[in-house]
Amino acid sequence: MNPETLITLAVIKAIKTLYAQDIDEEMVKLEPTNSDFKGDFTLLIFPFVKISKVSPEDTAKVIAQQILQQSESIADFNVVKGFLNLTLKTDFWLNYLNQIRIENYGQASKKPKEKIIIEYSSPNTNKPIHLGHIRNILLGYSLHKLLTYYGYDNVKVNLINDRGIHICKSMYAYKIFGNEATPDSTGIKGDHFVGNFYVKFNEIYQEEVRELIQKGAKEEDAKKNAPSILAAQIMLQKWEESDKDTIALWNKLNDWVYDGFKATYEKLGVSFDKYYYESNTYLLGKKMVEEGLNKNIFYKKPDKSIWIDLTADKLDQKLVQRSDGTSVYITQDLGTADLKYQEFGADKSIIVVGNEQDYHFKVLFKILEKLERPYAKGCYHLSYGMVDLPSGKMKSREGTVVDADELMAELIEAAKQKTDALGKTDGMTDAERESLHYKIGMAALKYYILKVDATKRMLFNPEESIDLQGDTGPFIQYSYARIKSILRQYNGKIEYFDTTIALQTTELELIKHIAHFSNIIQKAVNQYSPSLVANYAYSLAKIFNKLYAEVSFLKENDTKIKQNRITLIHYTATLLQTSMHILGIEMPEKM
RNA sequence: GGUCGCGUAGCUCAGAUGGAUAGAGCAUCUGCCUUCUAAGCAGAUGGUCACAGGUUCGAAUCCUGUCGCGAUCACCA
Repeated sequence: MNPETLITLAVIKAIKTLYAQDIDEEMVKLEPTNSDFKGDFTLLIFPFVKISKVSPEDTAKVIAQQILQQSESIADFNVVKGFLNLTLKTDFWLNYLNQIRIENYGQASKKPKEKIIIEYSSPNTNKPIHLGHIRNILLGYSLHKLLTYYGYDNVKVNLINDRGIHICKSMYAYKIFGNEATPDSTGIKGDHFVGNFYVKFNEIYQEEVRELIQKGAKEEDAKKNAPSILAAQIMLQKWEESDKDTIALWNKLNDWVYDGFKATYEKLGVSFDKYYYESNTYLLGKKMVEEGLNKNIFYKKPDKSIWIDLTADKLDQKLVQRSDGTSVYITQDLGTADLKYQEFGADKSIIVVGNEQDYHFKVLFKILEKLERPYAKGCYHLSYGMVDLPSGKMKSREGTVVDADELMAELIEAAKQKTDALGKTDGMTDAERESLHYKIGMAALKYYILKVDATKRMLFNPEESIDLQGDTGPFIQYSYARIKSILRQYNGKIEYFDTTIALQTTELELIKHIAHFSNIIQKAVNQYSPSLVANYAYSLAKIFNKLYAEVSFLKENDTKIKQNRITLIHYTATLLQTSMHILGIEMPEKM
């Protein structure tokens, strides 16, 4: 039984014995005792004062004595104001850790029945992946790892936005300036290759707009009538008409982009079980629009555009299909939602998208509800905050985005510089060295991003992200490597804890923190929050390092103490490994 | 303007369902390597939790208002 449950039950029983009252579990407010006070858990007494009708202090004392009589696991207590601090016996903690299996500690005791689908990354095919996408990708992947660890069946999917005016812009620019060049012929990674043409398009487009304005056109008209944008629009029409050459060009460019994305995903260490393409889902979306029209959920305006009125739900009127019959963003999302459900029948559908689209998803889910989709209630928008740079907001138009491939390369290079400078890689083979640099660089990046609460806007400071000290991924890796080094040199077996041994303060602190892990996992799962796991790993590593400075492991003469310490750090290493694995971070055995 | 979100140390962030004297890291300063990995440890400095009210035994946390910042309100995605 875990300590919280043990105490909670003891309190309920004590109240029953003392006051003949059955109380709800909710009333037992238990929290870890503040480090300034003696004790493991603190029971808040205020809720019981009404029952006892005496002062909080007296109530606490009476309850404490009753608990002490009932339970063999409680060693001691003290009362401060309305707080009852309870101390558990050390052998309780050691027995508890002996009972759990650390390799799967925190997992659901019964496999959850719910099936979950996670949609993340979901890029446009006109430009390479950048820092903002990285947050999305790391969150989605980590969520998958977290839910999988806990026991959920889940699938991860990527919805590629492969159609629309944006890709036509790249296609047009390629047609004009491409000269049959290819990523292979130029040595440029596919997504960057196509992205360059998108940039090129915008350059000539801006140029044309300037010229038109100089010739006296209004800005608005100039933007509409620039030759290049008109050409791109014609391409889009041709695409919708399935024009053979246009489709061929579209396929060619998209394939290059997919090659590029694939390389970036691999470097990031993430994967997908299934890809969806909006070019396949938008037609299904249009069918749903028809359905909604028939059911009078949508209505048609005289210009033939189709809308839904959500003002009764405190939202606006929303366009779901253009007057020319083509689909918009939300049309495609409707189709994708149906398709995902048809294929996976998931109870819960999590969509990882930035919070600038909060409104879009409110509308989307509301429409699904109105269309009486059985899965509507299970839809969840995991909304994360923007990533800012010290220079301000990232803007692709102003070229201030941080490219994912470049960023990873820089961080790995920085890891290499620092690691080699410390002489950590002496005696390693080139392959080992390279692997270590990669692991450290990626840990720095992933941890830096995932440690921040996903819902909050965050600042990405490139200089800070390559730090290897303090609250960083490499610090946790280092702590792990330290433990692994000891365990390699220890030639005995890792047994169980000897429960007869007295413990040092920091040892007990570490034990309590290990026991706390299952609560963290539970909470992280409930809140879809990998950052909780990241923060846990950091605090665990910190306590270990404190212990490392205080006591010896291999040099301890008392075999029982030594056995307990070795077992303890073995548990610690396992949880560090598990936590970081959930974040998608690899751990080096040496560093 | 309407709607949604945010505001905690110089900077970046933690602060479960309200709880004790609000915590870390970075930066600055002081110590600690002949001993299991110093990418470490110990310590110091640093706070009107944006502001003002309210709710109550108790508020960074809940409510109201004010100020500041951001997002969104497209026949873009």
